[in-house]
Amino acid sequence: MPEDRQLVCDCDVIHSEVVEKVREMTPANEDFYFLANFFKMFSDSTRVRVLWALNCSEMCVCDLAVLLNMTKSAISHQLKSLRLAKLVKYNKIGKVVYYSLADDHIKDIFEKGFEHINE
Amino acid sequence: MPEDRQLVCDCDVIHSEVVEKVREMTPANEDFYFLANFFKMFSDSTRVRVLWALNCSEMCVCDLAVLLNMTKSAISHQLKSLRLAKLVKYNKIGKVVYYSLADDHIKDIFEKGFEHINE
DNA sequence: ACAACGATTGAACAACCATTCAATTGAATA
DNA sequence: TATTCAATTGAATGGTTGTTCAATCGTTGT
Repeated sequence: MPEDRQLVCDCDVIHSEVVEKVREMTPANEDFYFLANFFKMFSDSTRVRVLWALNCSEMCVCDLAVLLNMTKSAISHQLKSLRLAKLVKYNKIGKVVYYSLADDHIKDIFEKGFEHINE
Repeated sequence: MPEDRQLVCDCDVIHSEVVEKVREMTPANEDFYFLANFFKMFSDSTRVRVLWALNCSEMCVCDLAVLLNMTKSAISHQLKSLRLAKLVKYNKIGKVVYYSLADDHIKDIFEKGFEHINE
């Protein structure tokens, strides 16, 4: 694809065989978009602390606000993102909404993350 | 800490025992800051595609630019972030800089991510 | 020394995002 | 039914970030 190349890159491809090989084994761009969106949920320290807390125990919005020293509103906004990403689920009992993790892989992901930063 | 509570939350703590229990088993805020910073590297689709490509094969900047259909400059900027996060390392041979993954956990993290989105 | 070329850099711009604030919803209770 | 309270919502704001563009660096070959 010489035309493509010239559109985006003003140099020769050093290893076009490598590029083609990698291109073949690469998922669709859409998959990477979803993947990035999933990891985006772990890319903010507030959200990570919420996920950690819920990994320890089911909690309501007010519990989380006190634990993390933030407003209920800020927590609720983040919980909405986590809900849309299907990382948390909720259970409303009376006026209180209890949140918990919806995905089993989250603990594994925390482990891998801490393995990296402990080096 | 009743004072703390009133500063950030205008409601009673529903389960203060739970909050205290979770607080005890929670790492320092600083750790979560680093953790979020680590996952931030996976939260952009360009960076994720770069990491995926380097997981397949060592590549130079120009290879990556052609593969991902982006400018060398954009790729180089992202590679700098990945370098600072110690996720990639490089090897300069002549004018060409070859990048490769610096962390063994990356493949595991991809796996966990794809496990989540395939549901 | 100079030209060619892969790669990096910094400034600028637009798009995105986390938090705040004020208002509102929905459920329980008096 | 009116009040209370946990939670949610939307608009506004300040800060962050990804890409572009132009200029520059560093290495090779002439």
